[in-house]
Amino acid sequence: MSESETQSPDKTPGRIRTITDLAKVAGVSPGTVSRALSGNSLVNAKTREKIELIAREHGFRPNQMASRLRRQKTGVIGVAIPLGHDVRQQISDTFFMTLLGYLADELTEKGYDLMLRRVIPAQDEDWLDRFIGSGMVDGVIVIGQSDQFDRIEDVADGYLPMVVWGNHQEGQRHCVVGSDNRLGGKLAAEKLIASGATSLAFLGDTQPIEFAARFAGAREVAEKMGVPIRALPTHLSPDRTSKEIADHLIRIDANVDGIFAATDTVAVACLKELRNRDVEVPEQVKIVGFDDLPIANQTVPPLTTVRQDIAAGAKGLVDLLLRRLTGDDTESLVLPPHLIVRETT
Amino acid sequence: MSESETQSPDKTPGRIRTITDLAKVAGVSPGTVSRALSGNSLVNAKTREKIELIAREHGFRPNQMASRLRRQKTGVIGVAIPLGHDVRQQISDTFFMTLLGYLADELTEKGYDLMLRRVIPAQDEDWLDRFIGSGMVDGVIVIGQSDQFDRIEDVADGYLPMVVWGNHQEGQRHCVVGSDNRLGGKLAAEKLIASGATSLAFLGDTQPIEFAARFAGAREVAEKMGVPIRALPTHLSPDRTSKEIADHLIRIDANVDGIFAATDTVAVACLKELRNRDVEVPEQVKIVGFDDLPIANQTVPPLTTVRQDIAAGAKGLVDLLLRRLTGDDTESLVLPPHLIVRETT
DNA sequence: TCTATTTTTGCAAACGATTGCAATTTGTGA
DNA sequence: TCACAAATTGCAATCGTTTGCAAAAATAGA
Repeated sequence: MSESETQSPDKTPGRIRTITDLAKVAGVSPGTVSRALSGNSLVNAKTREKIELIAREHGFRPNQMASRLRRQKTGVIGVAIPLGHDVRQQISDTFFMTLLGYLADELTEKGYDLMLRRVIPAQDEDWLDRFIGSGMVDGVIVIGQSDQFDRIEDVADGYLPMVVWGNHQEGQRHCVVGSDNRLGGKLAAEKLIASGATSLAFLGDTQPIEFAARFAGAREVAEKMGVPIRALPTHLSPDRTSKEIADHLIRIDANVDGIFAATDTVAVACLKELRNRDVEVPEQVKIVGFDDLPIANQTVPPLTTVRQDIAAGAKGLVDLLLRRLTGDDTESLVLPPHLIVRETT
Repeated sequence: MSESETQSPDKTPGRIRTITDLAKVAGVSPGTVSRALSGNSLVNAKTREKIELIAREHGFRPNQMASRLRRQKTGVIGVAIPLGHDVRQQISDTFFMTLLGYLADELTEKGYDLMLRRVIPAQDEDWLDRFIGSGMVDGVIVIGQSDQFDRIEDVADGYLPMVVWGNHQEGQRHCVVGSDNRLGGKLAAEKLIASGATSLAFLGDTQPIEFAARFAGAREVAEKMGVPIRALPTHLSPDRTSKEIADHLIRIDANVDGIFAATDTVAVACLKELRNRDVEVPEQVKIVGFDDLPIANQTVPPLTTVRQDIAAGAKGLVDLLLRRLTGDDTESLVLPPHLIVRETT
């Protein structure tokens, strides 16, 4: 053996480390052991029992690396979170994290493992190709398009098993699951206006297409109803949000009586700033958020918001991906958001 | 070839799929290609350039499965989140999710991938052995001991590369990183009493050892100061918390003027219930939370709380794990929490 | 008892990359 | 120009499991 000294230090003679070791102990061939442990039916019941017993006694489990190399599939789904402009945003973003939790549940249930990778596209040109080409994953779920829409489109043509959480654009080529942000925006604006608001503002970053769509929906309704609306750019990183909102509020003062926040997080910060300035909600200013995070129900007053069904989203992502894994070229899935009326409107 | 029909359908002749394909195109041996791509110095600069060029042109990346099998290491760290009693809790638990985010950052930076697995110990006896023995990970980080303390202890003896986020017990055998919960509890109680509270209550589940330690710390201080303290068991799943807290508040009524909440999430829910009952905070009742989540700064009034340094925790977990990967039997790391005084005390 | 089947097993070739050693090429100095 | 050292490259074994095919064993049928 040419690399004998590289060998693992743990060479306890009794130790069963490979399927061949086990085969020797059981007095059969490695092939038989493999078949027995993989639940394959081509093996005598008694032989299987014996093998399983030995495996259990020695706590043996077949090496997954080897298995996966041979079978040419990994049983792992890669989940990528691209951190676009606002690097610090998503890390604490409850929405994404909750989605991730549900994804983990769904995938586990279907027998897949989840490999998480956070990428900073600005520092890593071909993060997506790298992830896909690594041979470590059977398929990829991308959480959030961020500012990577085009790169994702490029990849989508040549790589089927990929599904993306995000906004759906007419004619796009990659398969996406996400809420109908435009509709959500409409619902929000309609509610604000119906509650008596006469001048609206959208609080949030309109760069990411999800948010852009929310704003677009709201604007459509506002224009139809003859109500003015403006966008007030606001970052979503917790440390900057508050100050930016405060500045906005000072500037707009009493000119706005209906606020549509891009996310609940922004809405909560806004609520607080309004209270600091002794503005009554909803009497003087009405607010609608987006997401319906748990916190939305804990604010004072409780927040009216547009709910995204996160669990359904996760399920959709996984279902579509699994179908794509079998070769289906699936359509995108757009989920309807729902208005949850509480007490800020 | 015995399994020629099993071969990948994508057998475009020009396609470079393996290191051998690339070797053929470049007119060298596979070994040389491997060395060139792995940045190994034993290869002529010109040859390397040529190989790298071809690789780039064809978007070729070495198969990780094969590489890792051969090198006997995976470059993947497993992160397990055991979901104990309160299954639905952690999924949305901002604290754990934020920790996960930081972990992903730290690991990525050190060149490791992160494999996430959520386990329900009640349904899966030997989840930890399975994870470790899968051959898919070089090491394991367990987020939260939940009710699995003993199982983790069992495994720790035979498996070095494991680090756990949680509470440190005198004499335990597994390596843990976590806040000094007892000290945190003391800080909270001291602050409540210093602010004038004369009768304390701990709101939270005292089963998990982290929370038990927080309560124990608070009780130690309370007893020393001659202030009564009681524990009011409260679940941490968002849907149940509110109602349980409401019930508690009705029961204790005016008998308690200082509340120590097991987490900020509970504190926020509590704040809201108090407001519903028109109890003034901090005038009538003082509150201290735990964690210092972003939300703590957004409540009305802003929440006084005990901060856990999540980023430092993640860094500690990764650093210790990497040292263990090299064979070090590292000590546990206990981080000091800090009292953040805002306006609820 | 002796074929003809059906079940079980063993054999050995993959999967694709890495790496010690040996062979080859290149470069150096006399 | 030649001997010798250094730098490159090729060869082939190896990581541990899976699986098509063939051989062996068990069972059935006559």
